[in-house]
Amino acid sequence: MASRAKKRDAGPELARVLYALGDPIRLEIVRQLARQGEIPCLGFGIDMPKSSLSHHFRVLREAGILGSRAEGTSIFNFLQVEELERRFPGLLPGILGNL
Amino acid sequence: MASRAKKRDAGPELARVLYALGDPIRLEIVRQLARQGEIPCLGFGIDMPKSSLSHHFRVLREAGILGSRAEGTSIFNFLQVEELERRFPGLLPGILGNL
DNA sequence: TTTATTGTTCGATAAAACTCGAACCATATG
DNA sequence: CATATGGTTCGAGTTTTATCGAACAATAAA
Repeated sequence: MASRAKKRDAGPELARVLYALGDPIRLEIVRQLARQGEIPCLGFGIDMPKSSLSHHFRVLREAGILGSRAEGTSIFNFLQVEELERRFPGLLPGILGNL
Repeated sequence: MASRAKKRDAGPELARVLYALGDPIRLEIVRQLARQGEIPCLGFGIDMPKSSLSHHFRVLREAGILGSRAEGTSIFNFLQVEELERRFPGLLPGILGNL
């Protein structure tokens, strides 16, 4: 076996992404980002303490769904569209199409 | 408000489906069903007690992802492809394509 | 420098989910 | 009838997650 060392068990990685998206609040975050581009953490209009929001952003970032960019005192979040499309082709469109 | 009473918040329903799929074991179940059609509960080769397996099947069924058909003493599971496609167009293909 | 604004991180607590054995229920088969 | 097969359900124990307040850090503005 020569030309195969990658293509490993894709299950866990995909499961992690789906798990991260399997929450109404996090799905709402993704929904707004898909429509409005970049949004700072406290700009989603979600009524919830900062620490709770921060938790959800972390889950989404660690799953590779969100990226963030610091500007001033704000942290702008954005969907990592290209990277996700590369990792899981067709997945994101299939989800965003139902938001 | 006349012509709108449905089309409610699609978030929770979608989140439930994604949550159900956000687990390696359940994703493996879906993967096998996508390839082999109908499989009885104990036919997935997953090393786990029946009660634990039953739990995962319940999660998948209650999310509307799996259907089941009793035959003899067995219960055959299958993906509810059409129903899922109707509820969330393009979602299932986007996921199965990465399994 | 002081004061806001925008977050993160750290416990602690509460709620959910996973796992497992045991009991149970059909449907078969001997 | 007795026994095996294939699953579900229940209850308990364990592990994860979610939520929140409090403390902290960095940048901006007064």
